[in-house]
Amino acid sequence: MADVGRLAGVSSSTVSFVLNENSGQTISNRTRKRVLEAVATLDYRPNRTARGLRTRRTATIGLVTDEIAAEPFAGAIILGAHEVVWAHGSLLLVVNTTRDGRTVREVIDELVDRPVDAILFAVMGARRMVLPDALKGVPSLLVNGYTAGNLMPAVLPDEVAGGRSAAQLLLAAGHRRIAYLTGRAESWATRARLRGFQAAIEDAGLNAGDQVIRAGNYRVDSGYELTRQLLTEPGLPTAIMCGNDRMAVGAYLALAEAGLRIPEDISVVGYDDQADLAARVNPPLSTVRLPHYQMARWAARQVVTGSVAGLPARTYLPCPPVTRKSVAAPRKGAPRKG
Amino acid sequence: MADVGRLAGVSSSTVSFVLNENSGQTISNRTRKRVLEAVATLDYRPNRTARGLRTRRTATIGLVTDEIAAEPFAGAIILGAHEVVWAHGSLLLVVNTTRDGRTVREVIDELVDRPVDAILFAVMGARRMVLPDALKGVPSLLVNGYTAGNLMPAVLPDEVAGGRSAAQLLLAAGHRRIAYLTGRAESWATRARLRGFQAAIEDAGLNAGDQVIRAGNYRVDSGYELTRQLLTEPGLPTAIMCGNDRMAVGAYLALAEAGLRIPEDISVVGYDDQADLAARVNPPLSTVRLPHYQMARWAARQVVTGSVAGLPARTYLPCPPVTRKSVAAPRKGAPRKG
DNA sequence: CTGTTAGCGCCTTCAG
DNA sequence: CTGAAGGCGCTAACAG
Repeated sequence: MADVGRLAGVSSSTVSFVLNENSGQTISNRTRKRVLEAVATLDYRPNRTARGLRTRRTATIGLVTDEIAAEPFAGAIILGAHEVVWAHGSLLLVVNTTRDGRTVREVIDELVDRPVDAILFAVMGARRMVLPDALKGVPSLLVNGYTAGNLMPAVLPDEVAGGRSAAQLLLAAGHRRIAYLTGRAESWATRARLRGFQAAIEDAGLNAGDQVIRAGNYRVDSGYELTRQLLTEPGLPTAIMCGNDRMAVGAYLALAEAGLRIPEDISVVGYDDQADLAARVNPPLSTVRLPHYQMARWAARQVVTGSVAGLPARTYLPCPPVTRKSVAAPRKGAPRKG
Repeated sequence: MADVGRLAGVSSSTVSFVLNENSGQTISNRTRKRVLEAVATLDYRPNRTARGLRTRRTATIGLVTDEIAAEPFAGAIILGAHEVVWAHGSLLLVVNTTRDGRTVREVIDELVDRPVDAILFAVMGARRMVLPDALKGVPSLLVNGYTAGNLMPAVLPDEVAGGRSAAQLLLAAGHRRIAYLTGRAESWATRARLRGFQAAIEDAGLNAGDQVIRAGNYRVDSGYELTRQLLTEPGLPTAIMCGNDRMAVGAYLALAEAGLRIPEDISVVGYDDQADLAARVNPPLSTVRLPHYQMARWAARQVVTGSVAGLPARTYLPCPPVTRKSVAAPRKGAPRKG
């Protein structure tokens, strides 16, 4: 920086002034031009560490995730957060946590030590989290999860409305006997989606208690097994709603084996709109999209604009239905089996 | 830090000495203990920015990815790199790039400005990369890709051996007529795997030219379509080898529709060992595992131990075969159709 | 064994 | 409109 000043024939402070336009200083156009030229010829770039030391802003946002490798949505969250943070001139320090509380605390300490300007906590399963109080002064936001006492503002998918939307995809096509193959029964999302499903059923003038509901585990195998079981029972429903797209793939497999065509013989809907899966199976799967990308963008925006202070405890983002080809009107008679 | 020194009755340098054990200084045990106590009661933690300014080491490694959201392997790479970097006391600054060269340069500049101690370039499709020379002094490593003139050491999956392993899964079971449904023809990985496939065929005393080879696109839909097409042709092979696991899922779907059982009627192998997919379909898919996690760990280790200087241009990590249930000996007669 | 001193590279009052 | 000076929090010679 001194070098730049020397080359431009000004002091280093002047260089600083032109580099940080905002500094309440006014610089003559000629000087500015000379400085900028010197910057260019020297290929000078300010050292962010030094700047951070002085300004106490590091232009760095911490993103702590759990199970980053386990879930296919981590990428969408990182991408969304990165994009808005980057547009704001900051970068993302990504750390992964196991579920173990000690690691969480260590990770947060490390982030606070840098220090980062803010912290985004991304939880992959919308679980409850307990958070160390080490993040005293650091603005923090929870993405896709919530804390016990709403200690930290959170952004979540509106899973209840999502469950409702998924059911309505089927109801609107005329289905009245729907099997809901849910995900892991313990998960927050599963319970919320189920409530949405039941609400949609009741809204349609039907009795939620009449529908068949089976608990799966969000994996392909449970969609497969549960569907096979359904096929052995009397009164096969005209449609299957799955806990997620992977379970729907399992259902596709079981249905194909049984010689049942989708959607002619039976309709299927998924959940998640998982990349490279939902849109690519045959027929393309109607589903409901999880807003990981949008949540991450939203959270990052709050954080870079410094607006986490006035945020409500929870903000819900919609899970829009996506209509593809796996839903049709139910057959008049009973579906013809294999 | 001055506060700590005051409380412990020593100077701030002494505090620094006890905090950085290594500093070539010796400290009496009594002093050390007093300092440590003061640190504890004050809950003091050194500011890494200040330390970084002084030491020119920021304990930060840049990880630049492309298409982080697009591929399911990004998580494994981030996780692997994070784990070893974290164990070494560093953190990961993750930035995403589009394919556009300008963005790449901006991203690298930003990383160099911090400065980061090293940069890991993770490419998601083993493509060639062109790299800006802005990363003058920063040790850099390429993960899952390579540069035009081997300008930067790279770690890659041994795709040729992987293709060979996948084919051998089938050959060892006795298959002699294998259809290979490849991924995108343009990709480096596709060509390498194909070479491995052909080598395995020749090694088995067969003629590679006799096998049917069709180009797909790595997505479920192409596995489905290509398999359906195969089923309309005379001389159905006894086994299908797929470009990746998603294509194998497409093959499963098409085979199930046709009433063909896996592996009784026809065997299938995938590639990637994609999480939550390969192991979960029915029957569980035999495949070959891509070593993203291992490559990331390996690369991170080189970088934190400062050993990138003496590295060969390319290091190949194995793609181990994983045997599950989708391969069996071929039927004696022609497979029985639907 | 411990304290003093001088910066790391930048920003920002305060004078001129 | 520009320059001088001080300091952000820490480390590393160098004295003592």
